[in-house]
Amino acid sequence: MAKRPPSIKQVADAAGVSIATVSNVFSGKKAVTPELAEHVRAVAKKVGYRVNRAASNLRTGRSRIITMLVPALSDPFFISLVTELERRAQVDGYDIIVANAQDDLEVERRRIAALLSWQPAGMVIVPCTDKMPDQLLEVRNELPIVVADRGADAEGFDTVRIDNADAAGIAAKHLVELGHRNVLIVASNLSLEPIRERCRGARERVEAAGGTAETVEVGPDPQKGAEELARWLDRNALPSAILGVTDMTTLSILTCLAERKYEIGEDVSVVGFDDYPWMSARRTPITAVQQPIDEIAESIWTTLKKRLEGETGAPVAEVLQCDLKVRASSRRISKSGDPEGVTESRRRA
Amino acid sequence: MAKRPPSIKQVADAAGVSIATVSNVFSGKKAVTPELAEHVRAVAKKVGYRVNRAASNLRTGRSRIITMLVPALSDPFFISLVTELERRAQVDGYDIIVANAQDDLEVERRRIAALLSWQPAGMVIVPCTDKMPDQLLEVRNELPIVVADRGADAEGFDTVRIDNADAAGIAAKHLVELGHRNVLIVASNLSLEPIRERCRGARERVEAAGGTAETVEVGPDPQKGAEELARWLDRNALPSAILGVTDMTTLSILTCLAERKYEIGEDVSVVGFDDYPWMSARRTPITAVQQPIDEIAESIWTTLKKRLEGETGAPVAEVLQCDLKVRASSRRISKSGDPEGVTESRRRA
DNA sequence: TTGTAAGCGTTATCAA
DNA sequence: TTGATAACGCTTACAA
Repeated sequence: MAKRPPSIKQVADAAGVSIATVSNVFSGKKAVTPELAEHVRAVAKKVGYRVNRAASNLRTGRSRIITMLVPALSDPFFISLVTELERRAQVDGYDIIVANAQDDLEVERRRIAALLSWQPAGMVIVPCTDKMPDQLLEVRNELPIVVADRGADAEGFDTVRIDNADAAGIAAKHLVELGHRNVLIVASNLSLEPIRERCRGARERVEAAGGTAETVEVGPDPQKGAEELARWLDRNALPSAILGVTDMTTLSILTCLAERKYEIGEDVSVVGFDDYPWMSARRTPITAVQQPIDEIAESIWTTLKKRLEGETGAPVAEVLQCDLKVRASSRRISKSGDPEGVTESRRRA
Repeated sequence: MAKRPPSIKQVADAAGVSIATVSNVFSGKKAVTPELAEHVRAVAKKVGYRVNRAASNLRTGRSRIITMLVPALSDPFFISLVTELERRAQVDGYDIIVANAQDDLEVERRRIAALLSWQPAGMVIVPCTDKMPDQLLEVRNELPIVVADRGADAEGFDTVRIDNADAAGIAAKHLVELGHRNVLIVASNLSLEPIRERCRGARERVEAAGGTAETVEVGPDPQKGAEELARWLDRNALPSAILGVTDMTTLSILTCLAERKYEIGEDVSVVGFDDYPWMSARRTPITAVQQPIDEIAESIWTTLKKRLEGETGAPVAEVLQCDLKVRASSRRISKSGDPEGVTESRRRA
């Protein structure tokens, strides 16, 4: 079981060529006579040869590895990001190694150390907090790093994020247009700048229309969030609309309202964040802010790729716009029960 | 940017010791005087040294890498599996590299080749189809492999799966007990043996009670699945109960029923597969078969670990039992609208 | 306890 | 076009 797999040398011996030739056949860096190459390939296949990346990486000093660190793998948004990024990286011949910081600064620190020891060609990180981990400040000129989704503190790094204030703002504008003046904003974690921005963007829209918007912080876990929200509702009157500013808080809202048997769209309008199949798999599908995951992944990858190809220059700070997908969960305050523009989607510049 | 990071040699020089000492400090394999070790560590930190795994792996011929291949990262079930497995592996000092076969045999083949080139210590695979990939047959005595969730063809490999016929059987039994005799079984992909087993298990239960159970195959995509199911419903009368045998088909069912404005639990009872937060975040929470993800991950990991530690012996074929989480979506056929045992959970042996 | 040196599998240089 | 050889950073006998 511990036996080493066949090496380039075994192939060379069995094929009666030098190891250099075998290497050239597999790396394709130097021309090899087609028949010889074919012969080598056949022999390699027979002995079960596979190139050893550890050895290649060591020799070249380069690896085609991109490491990625996300705060939580339980969050579908990050999963989508990983999936989309992996697909693009693969096309360009890179492999992605993902680590999970479990929303914990100490785990984050350890995982970064582990990821760096892969000698990755580049790194994509969604930090746990607003603060960039120190380790990354130290390696920032050893390898390209793209900070995604967050990064209030990522001065000098390439960043890709959405226009958070605007994203929640369009949701709030939609509610205001439907006549809502009393909106509850449900946030996961207010210590994160993007979340604060979303809350601010929404609140300002509501207040600009003469309404009131309160914010409640319920944490990232859907079940606990539902309980927290329930406690808030115990102490306060039901608002006419509730806005969740993350996918997980949207779930918290739905869980809580379901337990209380409220009729969504009827008793209270709901707007969620991120758009997943389960949001529309209901009698009253949920109006939601859609993050352009594809664009986000594309932007991260092209940014990283440019740096991998040696492009220097000032850090880029990409900011992407979100859409609102209007469905039946948000209705005119009149409570006529008449759904408005059920499948209309607002495309933004 | 292409500069090599500091090596063990730079640390040795800067600290005035030999490279062997530096190595021993970091590997901890051989004792080093505490003060010296501390000094080396300090110097290493100052020069920004990180151990190069490529070099270690090459030298030792061992890597603490477990590679994992799943058919789709869009499926929450596999995500949960990855997450749980990663946590356990990490505790034992292993890193997990995940690849996505995108439900495509050709991609699967390529990804396996890529994964093997990491020279992993072990491998966990959920094959795309019932057939074990040839490459794995070839390397089966080079490294331990655990086949998870599927593996009808995995003769001679360690396998971990659930009792599929029973899992769907308990769901069907529950429906039968509620008086349902006309059940529609919604399957993703009948070319997979575990799915066929689930259908069989459910069908047999219904038929044993003198009922009829038809099966419809709708594919793994929730949206397309909903459309496929809609076509079936166009041609057939609404059954009294619908059973989804995967998480994705459950979503298809809910999407389709929502579009037709059916009242779940009222017009038709629904039992889903796998248990996710969105299943209970609704007015009528969904009764569902719960796969014991924790036990599955635990079983995979302990099986793999034993092999990593050199344990030989006959392949193990672990089969785990599922629970049924009864909620309001499944009701007595009388249509009294009276929910039964809303939060009762049946624990199985 | 610490140091010296060989070698892991690969790529890159240089010579044939 | 092909081959011999050195070197990448690390671990591990073995020597000091």
